[in-house]
Parts: sequence; C-alpha cells; structure tokens
Amino acid sequence: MEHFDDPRLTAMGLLSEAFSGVEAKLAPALSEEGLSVVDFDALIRLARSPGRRLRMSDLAAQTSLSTSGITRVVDRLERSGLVERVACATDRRTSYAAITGEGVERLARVVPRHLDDIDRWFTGLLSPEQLDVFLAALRKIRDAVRPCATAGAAGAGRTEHDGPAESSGDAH
Amino acid sequence: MEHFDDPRLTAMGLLSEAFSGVEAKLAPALSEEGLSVVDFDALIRLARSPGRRLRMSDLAAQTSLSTSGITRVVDRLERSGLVERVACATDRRTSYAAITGEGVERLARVVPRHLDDIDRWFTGLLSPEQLDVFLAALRKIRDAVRPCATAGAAGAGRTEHDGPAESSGDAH
DNA sequence: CCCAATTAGTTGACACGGGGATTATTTCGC
DNA sequence: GCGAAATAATCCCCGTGTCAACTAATTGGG
Repeated sequence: MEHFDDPRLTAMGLLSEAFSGVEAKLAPALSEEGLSVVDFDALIRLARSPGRRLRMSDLAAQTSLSTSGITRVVDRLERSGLVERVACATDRRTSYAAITGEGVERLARVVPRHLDDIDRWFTGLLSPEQLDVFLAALRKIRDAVRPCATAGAAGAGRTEHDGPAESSGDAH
Repeated sequence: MEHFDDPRLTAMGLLSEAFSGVEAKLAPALSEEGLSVVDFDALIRLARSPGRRLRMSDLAAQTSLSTSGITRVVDRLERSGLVERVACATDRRTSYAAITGEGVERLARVVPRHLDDIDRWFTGLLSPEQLDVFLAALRKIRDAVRPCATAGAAGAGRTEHDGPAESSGDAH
C-alpha cells in the first residue's frame, strides 16, 4: 500500500550509488599520492585555470565547497607545498590560490592512473553512443542544477564552445 | 602542453557536479521535515525492506556508510523515534534497525515533495528515451562498482527482475 | 568440547566541512 | 568625499562520518 518504490526514487538511488561507488574506486590511487578527492579536484581546477590560479571564492564555487571549506583545503595544500596564496594587486580583500610547480608535478604523477581508473569504472563501461547520451544528460542536469559553477573560468575572450575548461564550467 | 583537460576528467567532473547539485536541490525539502539526506536514505531503505527492518551491517552496506557510521545514524533516528533497535532472536550479536510507525508517517509526509523535486531537477529534464539510456548506463556503472550493495534485500523467493526493491539492489 | 578465528556492533579520537560571526576592504548612493 | 551596504576571506563551534581499538557472541578445527 505504500508508494515507497517510485521509479524516481530508484533513479535517484541509482545516481547516488553509481557516483559514490565510482568515487570510492578513484580515491585509493589519489590517496597513494597523498591526495584526497577534494584535494585533487581543487588542484586540477587550479591547473586548468588561466594563470594556474583562482580567487578563493571562485575555487569554492567550482568545487562546491563553502568559502570556509576552501580556506581549509587551501591551508592544507599550502602546508604541503602544492598551492600558494598570492595577494591580489588590485583588491586587497581577495587572494588567489595558485598551484605550484610541485603541485603540477604531483598532478602529473597521479593523473595517468586516475584516467585509467575513470575509464575502468565509468567511461569505459559504456559504448561510445551510450556515453554520448549519458554525458549530454549529465550536462543538461548540471546546467539546471548549478547555474553558477563557472566562477573564475570566464573572463575576456572566452567563447561559447566545449573547450578544455568544460568541466569547470561553460560560459552561460 | 599539459594534458589536464582529458575528456575523462570532464566526464567525471560532470558526474560529480550533476550529482552533488541534484542532492543540494533535494536537501531543503527533507530538511524541512527534520531529515538529512542520509536519514532519508536510511529510512526509505528500511521501509522497503522485508519486515521493514534490516541488520545494522546490511543497512550500512546499502547506504555505503561504515558500520560505525550507521550506528550513529540509527542512534539519531532512534532518539527521534523514527527507528528502533530490535534484538535478533537467533544471534545475540546482531540487532535490527526497524522503522517505526512514526518513521513511516514522516516518510509519507516528505516523499511527495521529494519526488517532485527529483522530477524537477533530474528525471524530468530528460526525454523518456534519454532517461532510459541514462538509467541503463547508471545501472551498468553501479553494478560494476558496487557488487555487494544488495545486502539484506535478497533472501528466499527473490527473483531476478526489476521490481520494487530495485534501487536497494538486484539479486546478483 | 574448547580455544582460536571470525563476525556484529559500539566507542573514542580525529579529520573534515558547514554556518554564522568577525575583520578588512571596496563600492555605491547621495 | 563619506557613511552604509556589500564583498572576500578567515575563524570558532559544532555535527557528521571514518578508522582503529574494543566487547560480545558465534563458529569451526583439532
């Protein structure tokens, strides 16, 4: 008599299980290089940003952490020497988080295995056509649900295309 | 010159952003009824389980929390009167978490709005065909990545079909 | 039978992240 | 220009979840 088995619940459960499951598969490889999933996410977003740096708030928006959360993440990464804070010349309130050379090296060391893992546990499981539809769907959802996850990626000259900075946000 | 913009990274970023974004959209409605996302997940899995109860470890496996994590969740839910611990007659080590009448009522009060939200921010954004492919892909990934998220759902008489208990796990 | 190994659940210490208050700086209305 | 409002980042407090250690109960090999 209860309606606790609605297909929408099933869909949501599937999404949640798939995501957290994949993430759990990816974590160990990162962890071996001393990075958490969050660390990696922050680092790679910095590495792909113009000037290899982002304002704290923009990094927060991109990683969907709170600004206080990102303060702590950058604290840790700075302590490890992978990131440094850089003062902004024109606005003394803001500081940039900039990935260091060491940070880039660390990324370079982790990425190959990480890509491999993503392929093994996610993209490689789907046929190319299936993957296309899947990603289009994700993009549709992402755009609906995170209108402003793009902070800091834009700036002069950014055009409307699916370029390198895609996952850190399309211009909108 | 750096390869930090691989399509696999993009795909993973998309998955992560979409999921966490959707979850963020769902949380407020649950929160209004005093439930966190985790609380809701635990309650609904109990509600759909045979006898409306699960062993602590099985609930942990289904929710992908650690057993110690589930201890605390059930502590909270029990304090709120939505769940109760029931001793197992045949094995004095195990205890069941059983959803109470009050718990079911609470669920019933939240679910309609919750389903609405899922539809608004997820399933409703996709065309029926797109949704089909999307869910099939999720299922494929989920099965690869969480071979044993099924604990407690099986038992005698469960057949291989996409029935009500789907998201809490297929027999495998 | 009985002791070692396994299994279920809880507990303590800790790391992590969110929310709100706080400080410093900038912007804007007037 | 100046004071009020907005914005950037940080800090404190707290809830949440993990890992490791622990307790209790069960199972299995000799």
